[in-house]
Amino acid sequence: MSGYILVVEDETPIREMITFVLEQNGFNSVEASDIKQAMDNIVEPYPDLILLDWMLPGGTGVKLAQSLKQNEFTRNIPIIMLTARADEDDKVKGLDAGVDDYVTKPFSPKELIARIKAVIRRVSPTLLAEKVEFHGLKLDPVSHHVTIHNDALELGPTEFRLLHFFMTHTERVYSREQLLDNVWGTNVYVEDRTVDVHIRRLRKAISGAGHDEFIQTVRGAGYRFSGKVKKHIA
Amino acid sequence: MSGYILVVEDETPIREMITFVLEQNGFNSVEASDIKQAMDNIVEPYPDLILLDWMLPGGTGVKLAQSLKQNEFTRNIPIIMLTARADEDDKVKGLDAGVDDYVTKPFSPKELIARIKAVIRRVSPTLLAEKVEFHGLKLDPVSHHVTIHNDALELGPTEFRLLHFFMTHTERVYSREQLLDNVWGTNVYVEDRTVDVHIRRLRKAISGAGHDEFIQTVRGAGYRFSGKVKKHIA
DNA sequence: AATTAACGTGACATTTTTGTGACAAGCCGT
DNA sequence: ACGGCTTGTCACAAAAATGTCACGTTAATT
Repeated sequence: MSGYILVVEDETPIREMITFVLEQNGFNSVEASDIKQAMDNIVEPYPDLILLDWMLPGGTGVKLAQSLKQNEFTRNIPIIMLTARADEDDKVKGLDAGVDDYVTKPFSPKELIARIKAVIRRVSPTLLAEKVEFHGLKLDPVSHHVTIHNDALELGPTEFRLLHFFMTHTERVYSREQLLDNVWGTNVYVEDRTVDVHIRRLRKAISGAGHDEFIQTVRGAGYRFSGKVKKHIA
Repeated sequence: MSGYILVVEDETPIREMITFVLEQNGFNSVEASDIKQAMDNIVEPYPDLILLDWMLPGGTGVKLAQSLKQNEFTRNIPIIMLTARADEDDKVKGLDAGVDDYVTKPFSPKELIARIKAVIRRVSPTLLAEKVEFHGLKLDPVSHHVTIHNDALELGPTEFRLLHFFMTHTERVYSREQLLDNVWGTNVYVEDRTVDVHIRRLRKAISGAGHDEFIQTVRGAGYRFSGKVKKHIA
């Protein structure tokens, strides 16, 4: 996984245990022991997920959750609350705050990982780095291998991300700006036409040995990734 | 024995007594007085066995045992719990966590050594004979011998650990930070570029006699250890 | 058919990333 | 303390990636 998980927990041993478990399961993590540290870390690049302790010194975790969920830029970050006990009231409040799930302490590492994966799967499946296949084109986010009919493709980082995005978002037109947002990232000052060039490079790489055209140009709209184009005879 | 036993015990006199006993019986040992120190030491090279105190400050030993037993990389490390008294509940919990045996304090050195040997004897078949082989490359963690097609390789300790990690984690891209975490250990202040240099040294050693390239550079992502890359001719 | 706008494409300078040799500090056994 | 070995870091070289431009092509529109 390319991003990271923010762990907000004031009890050091628990926090370190959590991060340990996360690291061992292939997640990157950043620690925060209080609200301030947490907020300091909720900046770009935003975490993919936040593990948030219910009881935090200097303010409850729920408040933080609420404020995050009400902010335009952070509301899409999934939050899992860590509650000290199975308090039904707390759970309800937590859910009201818009958190995605909660885990009651003590919890087993297995359970924690399971919950995390469940939430991520629900929110942005592509983060879990599963292999993607589409019409003989294979992309493995883990090994960074891309093959077409068992021929390896050589792609630069940006082309790789672009292809990854397309393969997980097929049969749909994306404008150049949408592609810039999704592949380059938000808040980048790049010319629209730059997309064209990378589309070109990706096409070249894919159909270098004379393969199908996966990327279609939709005039005036953008580009679409799809298997085969039916030619329409006007 | 080539490896070592990790002793996790907060009471210094007892801990030192244990390590003394261990040394007297030919075991190497590493001490940890709390969970954090313990985790710092549960990195490669992994201990051959862990003596884990039941009662630890800042978190119970059982939690650590659980997390270790549920983690892919550490679950095979045998654990012997040290319980302060013969508490049946504790024993059950400890066994539930997957620990291999437990010794109730106070115990005689003779008893401790006996238990340790018993556990190692029981688990050692998989532990001591953990040779790794990959495409003609052979690595023996016990003898620290590395050969490629029966040609011996000369590796420094770090290169050896790096290669060991790669050979047990193939076909996957690891960032420089991940490699530092896994090979150098967590919480080390080492430059990212240091990885490059060691990659370079490892490559030099492996393909010194003109062998295949095992380590691939994945630009913008890190390094990958894999058998063979099919080059695509654009 | 002419015109215009949108897209394709090759080239290029710049920036970013990685390879590589050298070097000094630390460690270890002698 | 002395030499050999390992290791982390640096500086520079090399390579790759990236964004932009200029110009050629194509497609829609008049």
